[in-house]
Amino acid sequence: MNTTRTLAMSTTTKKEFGNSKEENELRRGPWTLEEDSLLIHYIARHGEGRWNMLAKSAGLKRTGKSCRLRWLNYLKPDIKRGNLTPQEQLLILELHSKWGNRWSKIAQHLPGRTDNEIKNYWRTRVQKQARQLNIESGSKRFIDAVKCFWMPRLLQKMEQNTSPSFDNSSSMTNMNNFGNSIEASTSNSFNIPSMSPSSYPQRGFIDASNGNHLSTMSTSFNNPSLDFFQFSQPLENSKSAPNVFENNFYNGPIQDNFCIDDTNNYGLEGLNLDPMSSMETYDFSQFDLQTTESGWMLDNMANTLWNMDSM
DNA sequence: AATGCTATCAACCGCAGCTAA
DNA sequence: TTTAGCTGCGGTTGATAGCAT
Repeated sequence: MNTTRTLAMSTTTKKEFGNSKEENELRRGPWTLEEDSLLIHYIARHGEGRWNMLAKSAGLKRTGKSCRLRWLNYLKPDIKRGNLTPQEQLLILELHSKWGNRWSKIAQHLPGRTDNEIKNYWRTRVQKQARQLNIESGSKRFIDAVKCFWMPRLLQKMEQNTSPSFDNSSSMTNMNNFGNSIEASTSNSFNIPSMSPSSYPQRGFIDASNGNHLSTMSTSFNNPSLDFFQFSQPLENSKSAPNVFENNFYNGPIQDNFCIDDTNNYGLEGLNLDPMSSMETYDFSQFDLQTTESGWMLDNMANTLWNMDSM
């Protein structure tokens, strides 16, 4: 969202507040640069809080509520703007699977991101995918789809982004605002092996006919865009090291064993972000698909969720 | 170029919880 | 204990940019 658009006052708003009588009334709608300036300078001098009094004292013809919202969602210096990184998206998916629509709680674990932003992200992008899949966004099936297709993809993107050729300019310039945890994570703790999609010798798919394991590639997965859905080795030979996916794919309640350190404020450092081990160790037999529609579901989910790339 | 449609996101609304009087 | 005011949260709306036709 660009600033000019945000700060530009709509025609209706101008009309609504144009005459002198209404100038004494509370303003609504988009904030002007002058209002922003008033709010910023007042808070710089007096601090935030006591919003109703602040609004009056600062000379703003706004409700305290409006001032608070404007400050917290837009003007506060540490607000991070721009697209959510794959790391952040992954964290949102995980925390939402744990807490549901507790946006403010989720936002507390994404420094610089607001509950409003996360809520918008969820509603406009995540729920859109659910609609395209024709499934309830909060349903177990959708969560399954997200975990089986979307999260591995995000992990792969994260891996790509940490490769030497990664162009950091595409991510937020104030990524450092993420704080120490993200800096430490990207440099040390993510433990993402360097690998290219072509390094996966074997593709796999969920064989829903027996409800269990990988077989050779089905034609429905011959889409090159589905490279994220590849495996370096058969599941039978998979490593058993605990990781985020192994722990989280319906081996029990998410809150019981998901790979985020409850004692450690849910920072990204709590996630095992090794995409290789994630894909190797997931037991697809737990994926809750109806056998009769499994082919369609897999195709549909994979294709649809792949398109989340654009998100 | 004009029009319609979709996606995005800032801002608003209603409600619930908290606190001080 | 009650009540009024404040704050924060989650759901929803509306403006607008961008894309498609």
